[in-house]
Amino acid sequence: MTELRPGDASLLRKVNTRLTLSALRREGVATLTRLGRVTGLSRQTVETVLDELGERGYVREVPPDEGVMGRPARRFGFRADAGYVLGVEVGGDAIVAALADLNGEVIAWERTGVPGGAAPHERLEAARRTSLACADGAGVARRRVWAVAAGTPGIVDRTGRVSLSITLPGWTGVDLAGPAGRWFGCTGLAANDANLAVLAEHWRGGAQHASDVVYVLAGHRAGAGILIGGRLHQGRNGAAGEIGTLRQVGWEDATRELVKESSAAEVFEAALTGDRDAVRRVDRYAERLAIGASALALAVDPDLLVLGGGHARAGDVLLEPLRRHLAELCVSVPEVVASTFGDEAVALGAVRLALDHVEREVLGL
Amino acid sequence: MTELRPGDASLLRKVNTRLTLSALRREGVATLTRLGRVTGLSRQTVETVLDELGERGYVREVPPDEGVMGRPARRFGFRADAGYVLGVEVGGDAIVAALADLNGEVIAWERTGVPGGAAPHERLEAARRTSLACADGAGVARRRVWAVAAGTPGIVDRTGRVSLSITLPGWTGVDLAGPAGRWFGCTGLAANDANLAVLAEHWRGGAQHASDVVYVLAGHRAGAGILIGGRLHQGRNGAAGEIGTLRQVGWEDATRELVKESSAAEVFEAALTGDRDAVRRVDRYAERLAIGASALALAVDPDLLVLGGGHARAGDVLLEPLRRHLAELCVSVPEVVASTFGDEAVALGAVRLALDHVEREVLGL
DNA sequence: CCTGTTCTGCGTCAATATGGAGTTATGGAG
DNA sequence: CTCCATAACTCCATATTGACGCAGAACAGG
Repeated sequence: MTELRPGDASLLRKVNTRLTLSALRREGVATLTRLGRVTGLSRQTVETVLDELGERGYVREVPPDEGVMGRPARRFGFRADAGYVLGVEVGGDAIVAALADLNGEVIAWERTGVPGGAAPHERLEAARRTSLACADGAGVARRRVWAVAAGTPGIVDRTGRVSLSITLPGWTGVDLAGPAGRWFGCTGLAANDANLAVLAEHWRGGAQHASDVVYVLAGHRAGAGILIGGRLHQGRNGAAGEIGTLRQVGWEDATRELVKESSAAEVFEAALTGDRDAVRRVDRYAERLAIGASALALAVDPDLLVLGGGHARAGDVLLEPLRRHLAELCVSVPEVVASTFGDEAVALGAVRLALDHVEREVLGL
Repeated sequence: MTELRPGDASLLRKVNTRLTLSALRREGVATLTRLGRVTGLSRQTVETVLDELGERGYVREVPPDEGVMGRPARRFGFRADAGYVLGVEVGGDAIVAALADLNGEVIAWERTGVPGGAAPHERLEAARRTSLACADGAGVARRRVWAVAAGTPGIVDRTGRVSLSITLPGWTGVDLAGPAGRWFGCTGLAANDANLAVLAEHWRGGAQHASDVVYVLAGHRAGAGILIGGRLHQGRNGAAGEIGTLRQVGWEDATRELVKESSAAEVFEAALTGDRDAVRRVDRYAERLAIGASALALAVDPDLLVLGGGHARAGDVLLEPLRRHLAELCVSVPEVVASTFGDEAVALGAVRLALDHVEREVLGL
């Protein structure tokens, strides 16, 4: 709901601080006059706000522009390097970490393989080492990381604990947010991998202009993430989108059937060359995906359906039959596109989640 | 997203007006001091706000309380009779209209039967007559009705047009919001019936403390409404929740099977007395419902699932097997309750929708 | 060194909110 | 009937915030 707190003068300052800061981040570097124009605030107000932000360390004055007419204007820039956030995918066979500054610019990636059968503590340790190596490699001291978010397959509750994992051995019950925070001595967050992927897609991918999005992650395992009104919808237990577990949907066996004797990539490759059996299998797989996807699409009626995960790389070979089957099943057929990202989607979404937390809690926006 | 407009002093006034007004409506009648205490605002501010609201006609001063110590306090009350809203269900075989004041207190009901095979213009005309009779009967002049909302089975797009109706002949393509507004010369709104029912349930029924709710309407036809974050989620085309159309779910035939040779009420009655065949049929029906409901529950992971519609009157005879089947199908099993309302649910939800519109647009909250 | 341009610094004004000092209206006790 | 306790009212002073306007400062170019 809407917050119902009395509004005094400090509320105005808060609102205008947020406004100014977001304008400054859009502009990169800007003069007071320019910020005043784009925000609709008076020059004076912008200056006061910027002074305060400067004292808090989020804004710095940069040397004036040269070679322009008139008195040189003071210029200000957002200190994106005032802090950092880290997003990490704790996957079935790899850990992917991304370190980003406060503008969300990723300045370092780090990736480590991890055995599919690794025990929870081994997987966590690998995630820890990968995350620390990511920060160290970029030359960022650990205390400068303000938030860490982790994504993993399985259901993650709102405290950041894996409450159910089917694919990873012993993973059920593992607390992920806690350790992630302790690695850097900051806030730790955790969420389901598909949920984070849809965040990434909405942030920087093909779903930027959609407000309701269903993201279907199709790979070794199938999962889904849902965005409602531009915000991640996780549900009471973080289980929103877990349609794959419904027997009638059959996502469980869909992948198994697809890759019976060869790798998924090979099947898609063969289908592309027109191999009858491969085409049939891809079509069958697309149909299985479509049943689950349509259940989500019928429930949510989204603006956009994004197909992600390893199998999304197959492109139209898979998208085309998926669209066809969806059109048969849905009353209101959404647009269907492939994910903009590859393996980075989950870590990138984790960065966004961490950034959301920092912007809300630390910058107080 | 969050609005990003510059905040000046008038924003404060707006915030505090909303705060004061909502407090006053909660309190019914209150003194300045009391309002100051509950809102956290100063007495002075509350007075200024109330003066302004008084001029606009929304607040009236009432005689002071007698027999209390100290100087009598001026008392104020919200003028719930400053305007009215009307909610109407345009159903398959009946029209139900409800007229409510600005507090949402329903002051008049009106109901008319309508043949299932009625042509669209006949149905609309019946709805018009019923709505006008409802207002006339309560002695409320038509110009005092500020908003009208209509609910109907089928998919209703955001312009208030029925974009797809399976149950009502010729109903597809009919504009409902437009005519509804013209009946009273005010704003007209329209939405799907299950969507409105979930609003009613969240407003005054059993879902008041839940923020994510799935409402399953089980009657002559099955439909669903979804509440996310306390707000109605309708989707891009208003088709959110239309899971029943998915063949694998089979809501289409579920009802047909249940009532093969007798009325639904009779089957439930028989099941209650232990009739083997009836129990089996109810169980089969519950399973069908559960498949669709679980698809929604898996997609949304709601706090609560409400069963409404005519069949909800059966109570535990239907709820118990529904719960059982849901528990088998869902990863995260929501609480399941029967709707608090009977036939009034949709009209009541329509009242809420109209009231939301009035509070947003007219009162400027 | 003058001129045109643009930004800065500062003073003024308006809207809103808060808090306190003193005043007023009422019920009840003597 | 008088006085007192009580609770609310009135009024004013003050603080915060933002908008606006004007004089002056800084710089480029001639």
